[in-house]
Amino acid sequence: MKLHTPTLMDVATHAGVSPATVSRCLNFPDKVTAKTRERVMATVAELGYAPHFGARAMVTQRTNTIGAVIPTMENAIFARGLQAFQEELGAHGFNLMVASSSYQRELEVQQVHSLVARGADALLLIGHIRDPEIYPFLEKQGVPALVTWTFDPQANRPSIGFDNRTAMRDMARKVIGSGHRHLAMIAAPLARNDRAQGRLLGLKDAMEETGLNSSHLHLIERPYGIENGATAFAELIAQDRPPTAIFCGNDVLAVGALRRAREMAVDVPGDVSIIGFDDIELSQVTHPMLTTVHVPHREMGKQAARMLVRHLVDGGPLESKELATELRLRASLGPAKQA
Amino acid sequence: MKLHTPTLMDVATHAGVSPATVSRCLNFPDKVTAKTRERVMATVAELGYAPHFGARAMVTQRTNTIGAVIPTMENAIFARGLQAFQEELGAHGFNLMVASSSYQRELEVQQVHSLVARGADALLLIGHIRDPEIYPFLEKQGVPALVTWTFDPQANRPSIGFDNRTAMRDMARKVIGSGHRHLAMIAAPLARNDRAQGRLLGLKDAMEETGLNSSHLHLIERPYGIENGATAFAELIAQDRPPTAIFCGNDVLAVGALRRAREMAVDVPGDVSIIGFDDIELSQVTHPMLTTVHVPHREMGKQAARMLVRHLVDGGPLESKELATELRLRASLGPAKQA
DNA sequence: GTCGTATATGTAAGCGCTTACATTTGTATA
DNA sequence: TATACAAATGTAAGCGCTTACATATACGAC
Repeated sequence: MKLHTPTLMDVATHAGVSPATVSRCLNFPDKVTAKTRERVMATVAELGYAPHFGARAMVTQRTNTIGAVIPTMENAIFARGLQAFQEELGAHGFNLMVASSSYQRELEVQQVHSLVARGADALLLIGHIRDPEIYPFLEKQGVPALVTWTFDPQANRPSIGFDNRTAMRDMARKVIGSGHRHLAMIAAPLARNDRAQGRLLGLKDAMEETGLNSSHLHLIERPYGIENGATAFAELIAQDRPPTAIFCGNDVLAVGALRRAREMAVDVPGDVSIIGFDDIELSQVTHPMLTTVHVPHREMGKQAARMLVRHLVDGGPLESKELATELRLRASLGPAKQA
Repeated sequence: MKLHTPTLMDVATHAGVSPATVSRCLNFPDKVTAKTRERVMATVAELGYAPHFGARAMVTQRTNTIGAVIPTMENAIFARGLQAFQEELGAHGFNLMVASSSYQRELEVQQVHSLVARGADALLLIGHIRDPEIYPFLEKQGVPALVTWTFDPQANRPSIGFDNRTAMRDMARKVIGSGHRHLAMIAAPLARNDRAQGRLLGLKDAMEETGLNSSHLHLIERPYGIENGATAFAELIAQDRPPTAIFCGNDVLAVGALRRAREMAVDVPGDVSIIGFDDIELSQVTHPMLTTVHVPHREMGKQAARMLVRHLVDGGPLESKELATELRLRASLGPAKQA
């Protein structure tokens, strides 16, 4: 089935030069006469030769491949960040290997091992919370890792991202400032998810600041998904004293809430305001448009790639960097309904 | 910086056995006494040893890595298909390398070379149309490729997907059956995109079948993006004799059209029906909900992974397979307005 | 105990490449 | 034209692993 794949040796023989010369043509073209180079390159093309990756990796101790373990590509925000990450890597001659953990701790450990075993030169990880075993492993393997999607001033590992907590706090201040006192939150599952936790804490921060008792916050945890946002909304609104503002852990949950509101003929923002987080495209096609926190996904991916590449190529530092978020105040947020 | 990464030899010395024994512990555990195995495995853990990928790849001529070149991850449909693809690969011990071509022919060539150079054992490609140079190259390299996202009965390369043309034809029959005679299409750019072309052809097929002159179809080409759908819609509706039904090359364009319709107070489906393609989540949160063609993205990714793995592991065949699409008739489609 | 066999372990070659070093070729200078 | 030096090319070692083959050990039957 698999024919003999051409090797560097084949090219050398064919072109009548030594293997070293072929190697030089490929890696340091100017260290070789134009004439030989042309002859060799022609042979390369003719034979359809491509250097054997493993062999090269073995001798250079480099794969020029970077791994990323993300929860899931199905969430547009990860997909978009990853796309930017890949584009930037590609521009610098690096490749991207992707694995997804489906938010499962054990699976993430497995994927990290797998990517390292596949020769990833470095890793991109999402959030700070994970099986602690991972870090010493990476250290022993000499594989640097960069955390993203979050920026935690407390964390001692380099991360590039935004501060989920203060971002949500700022949004909550705005909402409370519009007169809202009965608040609820539909959060993503909080366990082992520092982004989700940060968003909740930010909301509570703002409540406490303004004299609201944060333990009165009605909290519902639901996995990512439009349908889950819808059912959570229905639960909240069915209460005796429904909230006047519902914060959602992400836009997808918010959009679900919005849809159910329409289905139940609950007026947004007249009866209840709905607030998302992420600012994915979705949030601008709903009616009313969704108030949300804009997160610089692409910028995050791009900068993460840059820092990692610079680190691998020039030994540049891997240092934490905070990116700004912005409030996008749209029609789904209005003043609180008078009780 | 990079400390000495432990090698198999280190483990062997440390555990007081030969390198071959360590290798066997890792690859054929039952070929080794329980006692030795434990000792070796303990050393592996202690040293944080992981087999060197390149070395293994060199001797086995396998990387257990599969590459995928997709237009962009930012489109939810590719992200979703890819997620399923990756999950299935992972379940069989394979890894996924991703590269995106941004719909650019040259970039795709480059990415294919890059992935092959990185040791991809096989490739997943989107659609049939690409630089023809790619195929002989893959052949010489002995790298099998599977095309997906389309199923073309005419094509001579294995593909797993759906028939864009007949899917759109079926949808168009339905729409025409509702009395629509003035049709328009907002298509994705057609050049070098067989999916987009197929969808257009399917629409024309249905028109011809029913006695409509397909050259009367008002066609606008626009790149993927909500905003582009919106502006295209505005153009169409501003005409003297606006269409009563607008087909869109994908849901994203359709959603943009839908948004602009609301902004312009054009009633959907009262004044104009809007039809999408893909059935991404988006299409169920708009108001009115979007009529669209449901495409089995996840199934496609999953089956592609299976076929590829089976091919690599057991030498199974790489054969074309057609997956079914379904019409999802929702509120954005209504009977034609009487002129 | 001895032998034969099965099972466990060790030895060494070689996968395709890069690169330090050795050698050849080319070029400028005297 | 001879010489010195630079540039181009060749030679060979070795990266870390797997695996065919060689050797050592265990065990049961005689």
